Amino acid sequence: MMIMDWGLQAVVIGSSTSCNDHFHGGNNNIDFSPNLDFQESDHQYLSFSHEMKKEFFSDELEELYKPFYHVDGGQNMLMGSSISLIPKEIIKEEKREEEQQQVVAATSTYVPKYKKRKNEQKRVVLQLKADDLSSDKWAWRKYGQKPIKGSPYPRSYYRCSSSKGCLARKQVEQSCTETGTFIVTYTAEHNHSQPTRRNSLAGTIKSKFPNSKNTINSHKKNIVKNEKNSSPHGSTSNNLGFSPETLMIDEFQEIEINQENDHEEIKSMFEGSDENECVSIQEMFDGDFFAGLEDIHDGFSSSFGCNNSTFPFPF
DNA sequence: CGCGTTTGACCGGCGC
DNA sequence: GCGCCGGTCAAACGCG
Repeated sequence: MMIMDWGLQAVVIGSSTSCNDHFHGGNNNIDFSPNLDFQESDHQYLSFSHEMKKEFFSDELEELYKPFYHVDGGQNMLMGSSISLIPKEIIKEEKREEEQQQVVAATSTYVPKYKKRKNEQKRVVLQLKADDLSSDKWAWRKYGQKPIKGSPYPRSYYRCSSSKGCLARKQVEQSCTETGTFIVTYTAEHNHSQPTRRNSLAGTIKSKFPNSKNTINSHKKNIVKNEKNSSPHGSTSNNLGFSPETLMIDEFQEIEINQENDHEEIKSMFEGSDENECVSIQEMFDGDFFAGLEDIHDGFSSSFGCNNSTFPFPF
């Protein structure tokens, strides 16, 4: 079976429009459906149709990423999107990570203060549309954000907030070529069952809109700072000026422009999200929300801001 | 008070 | 050995 050639440490990307410049800078999906016109290329993503996924994804692979997707009524989240496989070079690296991880696990139970760095963590990489991010039912707490070299967008770091001892981590960054597409990397597995509800609304970003000018000015300052020093060394500060809230603003600006305040249209974007887990649509249309947007016309193409408990885009 | 984000500082892997 | 860079820590602060 073809899937075996890719290795079990396959990286699964969920998006019908897969593209990941971090890996190859290409946007050359090969759609397997409906005529199975398969061309293998190390530099192309291989994208499966729904039917093909069922056929090609082995139980083992499914088992691998099972901890990361939401199972709802027997249908998993990923099956809702098309799934792509990352080229062989990446798989090799992931496999090496897995091997090293196994070695570590077999030889030591010591848990250092700083977790093992590169090449020692099992990883699953997904590429998701913004609305797919809302399907993540785990509770995540953001613990850092860093600009990444070569990418205009910062990467946000999340850890599982449901269980103290849970080592599950999640990194989210926006695809630099596809607006609204996010590269989500899951590291380690949850050591507990999925929470029935996510955490409270405390610390939501909603309140951070009121003084949007300040926010933007701050971002501009950061951009200048970043231009002066293109190597934002050693800081999780958002030197590129893309804070979570600005992305959220950006996204809604787009909606506003395209849909002319068509509330129904926007509402539909959030269908399927747990209504308890995101800020209500009505809340979004309250004065504060769009009042904040009016001040913002700088063309930041940016990253998503989210507290999982309050907004459907966990970034 | 608990839980969230933000962000500067720090750690350590890795390439040269 | 050095510096770059990704990942994490933790203090400060906000919100419900």
